[in-house]
Amino acid sequence: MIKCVKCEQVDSIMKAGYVRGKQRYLCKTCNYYFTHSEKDLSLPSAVKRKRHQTTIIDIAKSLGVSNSTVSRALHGHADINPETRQAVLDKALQLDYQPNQLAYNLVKSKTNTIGMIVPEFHNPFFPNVIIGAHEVLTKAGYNLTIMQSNESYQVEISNTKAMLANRIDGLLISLTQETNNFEHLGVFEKRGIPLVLFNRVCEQINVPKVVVNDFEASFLAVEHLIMNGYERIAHLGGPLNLLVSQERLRGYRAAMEKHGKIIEDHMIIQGMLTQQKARIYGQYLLDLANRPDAIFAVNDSAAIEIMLIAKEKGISIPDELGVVGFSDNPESAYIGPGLTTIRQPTHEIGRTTADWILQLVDDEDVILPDKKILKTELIVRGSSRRCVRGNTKKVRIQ
Amino acid sequence: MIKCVKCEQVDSIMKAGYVRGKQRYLCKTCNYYFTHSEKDLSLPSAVKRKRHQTTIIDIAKSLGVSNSTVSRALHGHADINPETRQAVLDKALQLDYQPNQLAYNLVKSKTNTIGMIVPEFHNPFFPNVIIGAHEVLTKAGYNLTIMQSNESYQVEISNTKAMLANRIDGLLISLTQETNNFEHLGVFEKRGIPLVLFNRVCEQINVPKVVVNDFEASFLAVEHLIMNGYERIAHLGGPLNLLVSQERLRGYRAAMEKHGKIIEDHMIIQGMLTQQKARIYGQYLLDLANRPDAIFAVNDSAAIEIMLIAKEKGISIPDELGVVGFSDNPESAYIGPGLTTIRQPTHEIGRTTADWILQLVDDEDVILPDKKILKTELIVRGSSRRCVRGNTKKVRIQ
DNA sequence: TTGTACGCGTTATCAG
DNA sequence: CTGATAACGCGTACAA
Repeated sequence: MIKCVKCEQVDSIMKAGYVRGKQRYLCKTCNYYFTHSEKDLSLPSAVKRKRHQTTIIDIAKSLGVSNSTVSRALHGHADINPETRQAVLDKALQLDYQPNQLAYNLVKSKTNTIGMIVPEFHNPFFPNVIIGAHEVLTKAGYNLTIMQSNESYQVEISNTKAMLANRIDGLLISLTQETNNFEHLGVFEKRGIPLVLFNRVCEQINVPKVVVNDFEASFLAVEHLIMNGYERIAHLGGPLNLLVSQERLRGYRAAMEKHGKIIEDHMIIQGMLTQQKARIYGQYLLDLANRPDAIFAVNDSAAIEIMLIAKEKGISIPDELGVVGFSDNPESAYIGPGLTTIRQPTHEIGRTTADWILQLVDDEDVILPDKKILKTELIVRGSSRRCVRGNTKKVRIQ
Repeated sequence: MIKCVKCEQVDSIMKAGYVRGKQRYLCKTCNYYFTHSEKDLSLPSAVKRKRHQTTIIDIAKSLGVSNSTVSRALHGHADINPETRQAVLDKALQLDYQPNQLAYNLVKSKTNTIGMIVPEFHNPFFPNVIIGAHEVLTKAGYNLTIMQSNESYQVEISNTKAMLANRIDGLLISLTQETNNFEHLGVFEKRGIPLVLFNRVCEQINVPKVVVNDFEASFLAVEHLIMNGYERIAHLGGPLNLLVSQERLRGYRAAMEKHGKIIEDHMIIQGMLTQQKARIYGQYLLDLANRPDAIFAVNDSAAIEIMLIAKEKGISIPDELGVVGFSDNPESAYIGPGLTTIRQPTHEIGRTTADWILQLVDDEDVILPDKKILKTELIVRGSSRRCVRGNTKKVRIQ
């Protein structure tokens, strides 16, 4: 009944399994495999689970035109008959056509998406930066994909890989405290994907960076303490492999030295300040025989923890202890007494990084400054004001 | 000079634009277009901007095998010679091969990405939900793309379109206060893309929802005020088209009625509470001839604004005015006196929505509850405690 | 065990 | 103005 497709033999045919619902045969004479499709046994289409999404081809078929015509009509390209265009547009609406961005991305090798990797989400700092960046990117028609490295170098690496695989058009990144090696960032350069660092930056890699004037801000904050009569000022700093921590420490030292204050080694503690650590370090400092009369902390959460410890110990703020933080978290304005702190222009940081990445995406040869240093503001509140009493004061830091 | 490719005519040739740097001609005799490439004018390859990224084909070529073999090797499929596999793997490393997720996505019609649309970023609520969702999704190997609708129905629609175009595998969404029409969400159902609503949900659409017990929480908060001897309790509520606002209002009413308190219409103000609005409404309430002796606000920012106004007016809290908020923002613990408020399990909300969407993505026929109602906690602080003085108290709300 | 050929949905190029 | 056709990079059914 069945004869070989090749040698037309009939006798030497044997069955050889099924292929896609069709019987498969082998001709033993010419050793040739073939299938014979007497009837399409494929199940009714109901089985087909994957929903069909209207494509450009569906429109083309139902209109009897080519897909290129549809594509042109959809994009309002020139050289197209207005009637044809309208017909396509109508049909697209009728068929509920939704362009497939994936296919577009594949062809264009572009995703219209900017990636952002942040180390943590617990302080309001990064969410606020996100707000700023989001605003600019959305306005420019870009999407923002956010990943969180959770202060882990390994997670950061896997994040960058995922970003790479997803072919983001540009990356905004703030490094983890663990990150000392930057090969994973070099890859972006190699691939021509622009990169902007912000806040947690490093010097080892040559890309634009957006930061604040950590040195000057810290300098002024400590000088402000000194002006208020504090003498023995301690510093609760962040991990020293972060440039921000280094800069803030440098500002502290410079102010102390300028005013001839002695810096005792045990009055400087650097490290990752979880709430628990802040409490441990704070207790240590305040239990010291010759305890500091002021503490400059690298962030507000730590500063507030200090204030709470002081209250528990009955140390009065600001008379017996001055406290200054960094970042101006919302709670800092409301705690009593208000926490003197340094306000960072978070939204502006976000807007600037976004603005830069867009410029780089648009034209990879654009010349951008190495670094943008945004200005902070010293917000003077009750926690550090021994001399004058009054309302919150603001000092713009150049 | 130029003759027609077809009819070999010379005289009837006219120029007809350029194609890819080449002159294009039209033969008027035979009405035939053609180009004549006397010299390739294309610029040296240096102009070619697009960098080549190693593909599976590059590996295949340099190894002299087929791309399917490479694909199989890369995915550890069965039926492949271990040596071949190793060779491919080595070559991939050597050539710094990075899989192109876009192409993969296109073929698979799947992106391994969950989308999330939130109405705003200003309160810590949504960032915290994001932390929770992010945690679960990352662990499951999914990416999270976040968009912000900025409380605008139009932006929400364009966000959902972008999500659709990007072929996310599932969507987590919290609606804007303007959203009254839900067609843009129906589309997802039609496309078989699972959806989970959280916080700002609606009843008109039949998808799983994750919320907190707003009614019970509000009821208890108001009852707590009543127990502390407050009589004339006002409510500063959110926009009434939000279910959360309705529920919180309902809780307020129920508690008032249960305890036989009169609800005066002008003591209830509903609306979008920007800081400015909170101030206006707060001033109005506190300037009333027969002003309220307590205010239950729909969020902490509004409650804190009330406290500030009261301070300015010299109204003492909690003696002359009790205040209760909602959400337990960080600042609420630190303001003096501490703000009594209702803590929402933000991380858990995020984790739950993420968990659900993953189940739905995994199996679209999985049966999930209509709604998950998470428990809140009443955090009693100084702003509402007339009777007893002491530390913060917590009440788990069932 | 491996190779061939096609499909995924678009855009761009080029020919008519 | 319109249609064919080749990419884009990968997965996989089918053939050998």
